[in-house]
Amino acid sequence: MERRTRQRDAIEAAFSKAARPLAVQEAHKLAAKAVPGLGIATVYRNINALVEEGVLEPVELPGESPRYEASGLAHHHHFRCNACEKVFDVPGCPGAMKALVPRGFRLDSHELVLYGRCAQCA
Amino acid sequence: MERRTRQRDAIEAAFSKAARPLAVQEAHKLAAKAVPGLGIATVYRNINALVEEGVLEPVELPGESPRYEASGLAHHHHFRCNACEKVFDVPGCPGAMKALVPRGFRLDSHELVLYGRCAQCA
DNA sequence: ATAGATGCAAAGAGTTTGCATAGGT
DNA sequence: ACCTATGCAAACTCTTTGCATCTAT
Repeated sequence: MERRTRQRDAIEAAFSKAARPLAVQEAHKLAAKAVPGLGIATVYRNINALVEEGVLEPVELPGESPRYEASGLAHHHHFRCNACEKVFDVPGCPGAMKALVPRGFRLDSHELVLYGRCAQCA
Repeated sequence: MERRTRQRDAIEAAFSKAARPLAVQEAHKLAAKAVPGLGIATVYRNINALVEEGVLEPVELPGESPRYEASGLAHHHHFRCNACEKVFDVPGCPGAMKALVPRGFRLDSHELVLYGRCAQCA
């Protein structure tokens, strides 16, 4: 079974406090404040374990390494700030995807990413 | 200045004939039919050169290595078949993106990816 | 003949894995 | 005391780069 370690707690806490998708490096940096010397491999292992357990979900953006956020959130999309490179959740969906699909194709899901400036950087 | 080599011609031809975004490996496989022994490094170098020249544009999908397609196409999005993993262009756009953007954020652009089965795999 | 392009192999960058040890239970 | 989780370093994968050779001009 899993053990409560300082490292694991710090990594989980980083995601809870951030309340937005975090990249592995971001999580490492945040968690290392609580646990100096925290190894990057430990962050990878714990994130992968948390994804296995269904606690976290990967958030993949085009051309970037994956970020992770709490799983089970309602259908939503993501906004990436082109200045600070942070990613934020965006509730809602434009819908009307089916109209775009070519004849004979079957639509199962979709991903939408918005790009611009966040409130702090605008 | 650039030279016309068999390799470069074969790589350009692969993109022209495909008429859809190709991954580096796909382009290599296709071009190698015309030029056996074609090195993967040559494919990378030529694709990067073609992007520099503005002939090709990268098409990045979440969590995948980049594909490339002819540049200068009208605003469109992409459909990825979950079975054969090919990517197709999809004309049109649902619009209504601005309604999703949080207050204070500035929207500059967006990317939409549809997932499902293509006509051949459906 | 000259200089850019190619192919191979080595170098990088990011992620994963093996192993001895630290540390939860 | 046991046995999982950690940290380090080596292994992997994908892409880029160095270098000798080839080849288009």
